[in-house]
Amino acid sequence: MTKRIILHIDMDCFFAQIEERENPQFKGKPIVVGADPKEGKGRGVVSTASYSARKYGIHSALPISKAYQLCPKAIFLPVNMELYQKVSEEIMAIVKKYSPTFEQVSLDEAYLDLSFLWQAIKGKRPLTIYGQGEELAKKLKKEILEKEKLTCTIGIGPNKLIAKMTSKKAKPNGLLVIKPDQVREFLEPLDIDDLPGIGPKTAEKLRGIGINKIEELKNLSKTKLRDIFGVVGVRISPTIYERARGIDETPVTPEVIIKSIGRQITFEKDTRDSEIIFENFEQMIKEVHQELIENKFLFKTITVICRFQDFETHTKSKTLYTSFPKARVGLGPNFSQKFGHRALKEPTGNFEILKSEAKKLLLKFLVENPKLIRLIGVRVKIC
DNA sequence: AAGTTCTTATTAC
DNA sequence: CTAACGGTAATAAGAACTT
Repeated sequence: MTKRIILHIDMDCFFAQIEERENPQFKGKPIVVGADPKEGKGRGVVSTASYSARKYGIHSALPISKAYQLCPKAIFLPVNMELYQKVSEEIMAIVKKYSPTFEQVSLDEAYLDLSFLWQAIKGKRPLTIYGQGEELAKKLKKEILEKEKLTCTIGIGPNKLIAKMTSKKAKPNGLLVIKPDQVREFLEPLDIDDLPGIGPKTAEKLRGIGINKIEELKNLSKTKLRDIFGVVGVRISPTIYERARGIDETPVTPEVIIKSIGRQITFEKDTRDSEIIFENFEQMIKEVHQELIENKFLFKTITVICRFQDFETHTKSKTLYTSFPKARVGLGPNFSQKFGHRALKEPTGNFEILKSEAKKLLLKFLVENPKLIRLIGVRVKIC
C-alpha cells in the first residue's frame, strides 16, 4: 500500500476548448468563456480562456471588464454548463475504464490510482511500472482525442500531490511522469505558489520573509511554519511541511460527500430595492430546496451571505436544531429532566422553515446596514 | 471546561 | 486614475455562547 502510482488528468482550457470544437470557425481565435463583458461594463469574471486568448493576458478569474480591455475583439461566450456537463460525463466514462480506483475532482479533472500495475507483472515486465503508467496515459489521451476531439494533460507521480503538480507543469496537451527519485529535483526549483494549498495570501506571507522557491520553503522547520501560519500548515493534511517534500498519503477516493448546498448572485447594479432583493432571494431558496429534495437531504444550518457595495462581505447563520451535546451524555438518567425543557428540533427539509428563517437573516442585514447591496446568497448545511 | 454555534479567512476549480 | 473581482464548495480557526 505504500508504493503507489497516481495519474492526474486535466482537460486543457476545458470550456473554451469545447466551444472551439462546437464552433470550428473560432479555431485558433481568442475565446473567452465567462460573464457577459457588456462592452467593458460587465461585473463577472472569466471562467476559461483559450490559449490564444491567454496571450493577451486573459486568464481564469480575471474580471471580465479587464479581459475586454485586454482584447475587445476576442470571442466572448456565455457559460453553457449543460453542454460542458454532458461532455464531462462522456470523458469521465472513458477515464474510469483505466482504473477501478477513480476520483473525479471537478468537471474536467480526475485522479486514477494505477497501483495495480505493481502486481500486474511480477517477474518479466517489458517496462518499468512508471513506463507502463506512461503507456496507459498515452492511450487515454489518444482515446479522448479520437472520441471527443479534445486534448488533455496528464501527470503521473507517486501521489496525488505530485501527479497534480506534474500535469500543471505539462499543460497544454502534455504528458509528464515524475518517478519517486525525481520528486526532489522536480519540486525544488518551483515557486511556492505552485504548491497546492499555497494561495495568494500564504505566498505573500512567505515572500515577506524571503521565501520564493519550494527549496527555500523546505528550510523552515515545523515550528517555524507554525509561527507563521499558526496551527494551519501544520495540521492540514498533507501539511505544508510535507507538501514541500512531495509527501502526500491522501488516497484516491471515489465518492465525495456533499456537505452544503447554496446559491448566490451578484446584482446587475448594487441595490436596496426590496422587490429585486427578495424576488431573487426567494428564487435562490427555491433552487436550494429543489436540490435538497432531489438528493433527499435534510439541513440543520442556514447561512445567508451579503456583500455590500464596498465589497465588504458578511454572513449570518442560524442552526435550526440543537444537537445533543456530548457533554450531556455522561450526565446520567436525569439528563432529560434537566434539559428536557429545551426542545431538540429535528433536522428538516421543510421549505417554509428554510424560507422564513433565511428571510429573517437577510432582513437583519438590511436593518443593520444602510449600504447598497452587491450580492446575496443562501447556503444550507446538510446533515 | 467543554461542546456548539457563529463568523471570517483562505483556497480551488 | 484606480479599479476591475462570479458561483459553488470545503476547511480551518477563533470568538462567542451554552450547558
